[in-house]
Amino acid sequence: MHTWRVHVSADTLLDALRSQGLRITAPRRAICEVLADGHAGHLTAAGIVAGARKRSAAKIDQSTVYRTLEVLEEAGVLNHSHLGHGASVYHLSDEADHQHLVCASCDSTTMIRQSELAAMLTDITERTGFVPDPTHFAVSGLCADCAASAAS
Amino acid sequence: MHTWRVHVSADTLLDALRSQGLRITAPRRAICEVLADGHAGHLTAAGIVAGARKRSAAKIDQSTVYRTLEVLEEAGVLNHSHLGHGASVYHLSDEADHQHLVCASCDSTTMIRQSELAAMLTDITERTGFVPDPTHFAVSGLCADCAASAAS
DNA sequence: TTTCGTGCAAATTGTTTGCAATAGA
DNA sequence: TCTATTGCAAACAATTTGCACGAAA
Repeated sequence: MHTWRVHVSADTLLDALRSQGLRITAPRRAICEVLADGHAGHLTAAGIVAGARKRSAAKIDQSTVYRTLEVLEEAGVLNHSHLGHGASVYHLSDEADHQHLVCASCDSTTMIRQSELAAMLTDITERTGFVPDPTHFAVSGLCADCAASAAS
Repeated sequence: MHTWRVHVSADTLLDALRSQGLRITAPRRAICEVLADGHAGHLTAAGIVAGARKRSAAKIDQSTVYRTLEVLEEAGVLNHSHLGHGASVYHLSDEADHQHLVCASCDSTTMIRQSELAAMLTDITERTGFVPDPTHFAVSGLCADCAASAAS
């Protein structure tokens, strides 16, 4: 039996805000729709601003987007990762169980399931007591292709 | 028999520049001295600017520091890591064989030898072909103390 | 009707760049 | 000499903040 990832809807995200006693507004609705959109993948703040503006007649400022992303993170339904020197990327907590592998050479991003890193995580904790959250930062390195060309 | 880490001197760094056909200047000398200083640890660009200015009569601009750090990285004697939202930290390649574990709660930094992560690195490469450079990014999480208080 | 949330503009932080003047090799 | 390197100032990118107005609950 397969387990299907339940697609988080905008309403689920809005409910998370409601349950914190926060208000539902047009900008927040648009932002949650962008995040819930399956095609979203890894969105930057700028991309979310653009998407939200496209989806709503209301004027939506980037500061509003950043503030909304912040409350969504506090509500526990959103995370962001640092992939490199540039902007952070945001993804639903639901989709956050992977580590980003960013190629230092070609900038491509590979993903690896967090569960596949379980051994490493346990290892770090055993040695140091530190409990890692590996999704928050990318791992830099060379992707398979670039590693191959570097070897030649 | 123990192996002692040979302390890299400013001259070693300057030699790396010389060997690239680059010129030795007062600012570069001061910057290399700051980097070679054992107390340096993990320096930010701002810290290096401050240290270099203290050590040299010459006016040293931050742009010069950034440019010098860049050539030192190109020369292979320096690396930088992203520890979080803030500034990057720089360390000699010599001292770069560790991964930073940054606590999301108290911001403390734990270090782990790269060699102790060998299993994880091999694992990632076997699964994906991706060859990680784990020193470039921090791992976020909770340090032992914060993990303990979070559990209670 | 009262806070909460917003748009706007400006400030911040970290880093990079254009350029004319300067100083290594 | 002759070009690499510099200081300066300004540009830049990502994000944050102060504030008075407007709108959810």
